[in-house]
Amino acid sequence: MTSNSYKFALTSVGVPCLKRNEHSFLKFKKGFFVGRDESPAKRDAILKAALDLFSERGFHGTAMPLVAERAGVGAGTIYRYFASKEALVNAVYQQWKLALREAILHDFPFTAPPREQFRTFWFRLADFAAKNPEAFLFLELHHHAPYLDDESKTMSERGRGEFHRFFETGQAMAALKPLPPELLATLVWSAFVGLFKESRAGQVELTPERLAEAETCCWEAVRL
Amino acid sequence: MTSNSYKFALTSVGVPCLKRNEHSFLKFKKGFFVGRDESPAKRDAILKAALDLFSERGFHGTAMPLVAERAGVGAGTIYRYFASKEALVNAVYQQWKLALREAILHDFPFTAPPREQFRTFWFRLADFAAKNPEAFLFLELHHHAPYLDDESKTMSERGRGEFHRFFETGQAMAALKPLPPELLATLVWSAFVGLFKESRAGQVELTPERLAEAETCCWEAVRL
DNA sequence: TTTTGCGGAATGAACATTCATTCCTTTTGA
DNA sequence: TCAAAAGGAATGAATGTTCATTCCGCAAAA
Repeated sequence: MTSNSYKFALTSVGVPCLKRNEHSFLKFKKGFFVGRDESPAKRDAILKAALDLFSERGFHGTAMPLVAERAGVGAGTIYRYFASKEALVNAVYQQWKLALREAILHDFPFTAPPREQFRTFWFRLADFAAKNPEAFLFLELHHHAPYLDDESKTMSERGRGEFHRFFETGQAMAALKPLPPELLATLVWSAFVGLFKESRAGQVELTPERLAEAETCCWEAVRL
Repeated sequence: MTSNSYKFALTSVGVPCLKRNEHSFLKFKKGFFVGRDESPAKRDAILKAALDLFSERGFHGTAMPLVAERAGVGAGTIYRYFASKEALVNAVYQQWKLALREAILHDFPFTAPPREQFRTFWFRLADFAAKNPEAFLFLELHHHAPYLDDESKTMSERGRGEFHRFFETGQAMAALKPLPPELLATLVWSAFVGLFKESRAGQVELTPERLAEAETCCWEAVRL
C-alpha cells in the first residue's frame, strides 16, 4: 500500500477497514473480551475480500497480498487470523456452506405438499444466490477442490445428504419419479447453477418470470 | 505469434508453430513424415498432457514444467510449439471445442421428429463425454475463463448459437416450451454437465439406464 | 512501563520463460 | 559408399518475476 498516514485515519477508505480504535473502544465499553481478542471486523474484511477474489479468479489465481489489499489490511495480518491460504479458503467455504444450508433449511415446510416444497426450495436457492452471488459462485467453484479440508468435505456431504432426503420424501409421497434421489437432486441443482452462471455471464437474463418458468421446467423433470 | 502460412499443418487446431512451414514443406515433397521432424507427435503429446493437467488442476494450478514432464519433453520444447502458457490453454480449448461440435453436429438428423432429435443430441453428448472425459471437463472448467483469447471466445459463441437454434426449431414444431431458447438450452446442458461431474466425483453412477432416465427427465423439462 | 496487534518490507520457494548447448538427421564432397 | 559438416530441433539449467509466508519495528492499550 502507499498510504502511511494510517495512524490517524478515522474514516473508511472505501473498504470497511477501520483502524482498530473504534472497535477496541467498543470492546472496552462492553467490558467483555477485552485484551487479546482480535477484531472480528478485520477478520470479516479478510473473509469478504477472499470470497470476492477467490470466486472471481479461483484459488490459485488469487495472490494473498491482493487479498490483503482488498481487505484493507497488511499482508501479514491475514496470518494472524488464518494459518495459511488453504485455511482461509476453507474458512470461506465453511462460512458460506453453513449460510446456504441455513437459508434453505430454516423453517422448511417439510409437511407441505411436495409441489410446494419444491417451489420453496427453488426460490430459496434463487434468493440466496441473488443476495450472495459471489458466495454462490464460490461454493460451486470450490466444490470438490483438492485443497478443501476434512471439515469442509464433511459439511459438503451433510448438505448433500439432506438434499437427497428431501427428494426421498417426495418419492415416498409418490410425487417424484422413482429414480435414484442423487440423480434427481443433481439434475435440479445443476440446472439452477447453470442458469445462474449464465445469467452472471450476461448470457441469460434471469428475471423473476424466467426464474419461475425454469422452476416449472425443473419440476416437470422430476415429477412423477 | 501470428503465423499465416499453415497450409501444411496436419495436426490439430491451434497456433501453428512459426518455423514450421519450410521444414514441413520439404518433408511433404519427400512424401513422408519420417526421420527428423518437428513432430506432430510431440505437439500432440504436449496438448494431451496439458489437457489432462489443466482439467484436473486448473490453469493456474498447473506448472509448465509439469506439463513438460507429463508430455515427456523438455520444458523448453513446449515453447517451440506454443508461444506461452495462455497460447497452450487456448490451443487445447479450441481443439476440443471443435471436436465436441463435430461429435454432436456430424450428420445430425435435423429432419427427424423433435423427440428423436433431442435423444440424439443427449446421447451424442454423453458419448463424447464418456470417450473424452478430461476434454469434457476441461471445456466446462474453462468456459468463460479470462485467459481465453478472442478466437476461443468466438468458437464458444458459435457453438452456443447452434445449440440455441436447435431449440428454436423444436419450438417452431410446437414440441418444446415457448420459453427463451437460451433458458431451455442452459437447463439441459447444465443438467448433463452436473450429472457427468458427479459421476466423475464418484457420487453418482452413470449407467446407461440412468443416462436414459436422465434423458427422459430433461426431455420432460423442455417439452411442451 | 509492558503487552498486543498491526503493517509492510523481507525472504525463500516456485513459477514461466529463455538460451547456450547438445543431439540428430540430412547434405555435401570425395 | 562413407566421413564430415551443416543446421535445425530439443533440452534443462539459468533467469527474472511473483508468490505465500515470516519478521520486526511501531503504535495503542493496559
